[in-house]
Amino acid sequence: MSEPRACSVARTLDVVGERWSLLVLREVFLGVRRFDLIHKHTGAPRAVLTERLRRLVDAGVLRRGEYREEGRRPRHEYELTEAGRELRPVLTALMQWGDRYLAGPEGPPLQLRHTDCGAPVRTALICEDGHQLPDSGEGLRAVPRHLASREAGDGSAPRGAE
Amino acid sequence: MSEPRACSVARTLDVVGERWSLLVLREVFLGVRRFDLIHKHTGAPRAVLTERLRRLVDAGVLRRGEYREEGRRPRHEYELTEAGRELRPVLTALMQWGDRYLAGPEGPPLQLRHTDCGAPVRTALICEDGHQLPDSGEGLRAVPRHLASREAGDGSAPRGAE
DNA sequence: CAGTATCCCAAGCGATACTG
DNA sequence: CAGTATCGCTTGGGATACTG
Repeated sequence: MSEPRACSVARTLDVVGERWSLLVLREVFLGVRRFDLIHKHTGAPRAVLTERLRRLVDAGVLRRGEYREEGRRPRHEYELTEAGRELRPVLTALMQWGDRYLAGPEGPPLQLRHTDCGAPVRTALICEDGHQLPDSGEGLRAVPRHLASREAGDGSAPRGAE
Repeated sequence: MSEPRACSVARTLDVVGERWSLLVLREVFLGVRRFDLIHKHTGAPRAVLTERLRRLVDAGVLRRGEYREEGRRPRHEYELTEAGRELRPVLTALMQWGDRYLAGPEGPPLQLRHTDCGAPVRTALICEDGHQLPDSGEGLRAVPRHLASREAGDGSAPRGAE
């Protein structure tokens, strides 16, 4: 019955493939770590937010921390695990596309800068030999695993771009 | 009442923020352009697939083509527009994360290669001065637009990573 | 092929209210 | 604060069947 393609994209989407999950991560990347603030900044319904946070914690993307300041009630916060931090390119790629195709006349609401040099940062496709590819993915080719050991130039493999 | 944050991530998710939208795009990037095959490879319900294709066309990400081979019934196909092709980094970033954190023991189902040199391709964060940042986004800082003209080093701006 | 139509159930949304 | 609970409504999901 030709079940759906086995694919890392689909598996990743099982974890972060819903609107609120990604927006929650955006907030955490921006330094917002607490329930109420995430709720306010994303607009996610509280019940759904609870659900999503639980899922992200279960998936190992977020960790639930608890801390108490002197004499205060204990508080919770959500922080990124290493796996969570590695989702950064997903967020920057989404943001970059929105900046380019959906920004209003005032331009992008947020800019990413390299702390060291202050220059704008963007997502790029690079190959291990150091070549940079265009964002459109021209020159990119997808090879099924069982053929992956072959060298370049096999015209019968599915191509990544026309 | 503190409406949700204005953000390009959210705007992009209005277009491609649902599971099936991204999986449709994965297929088109892999060269699958027809309704039934996309249906089979993604597993999306036909009605939902119709809906998503319409939305992607409306958003200018896909274009609906029609062509007829000699003496055959006309066929439809979906192809990427320029805006659609520019979503490639989003897909590669999702795939890359899944390859790393969710691949089974057999490894990633699909590998991306540079056509010219055969080397594996990946998503990276780079700054305009040519520095490459770690995927975790360390050294990355998000600056609100109204402050974006300032130079680096303003500690009061929200930081991109702890 | 490329969709529409239908059915039924699960999940999401938005608002609001309550609890430790 | 950080959630749970509840409610009414809309949308999505999966299956299956039909049409030009």
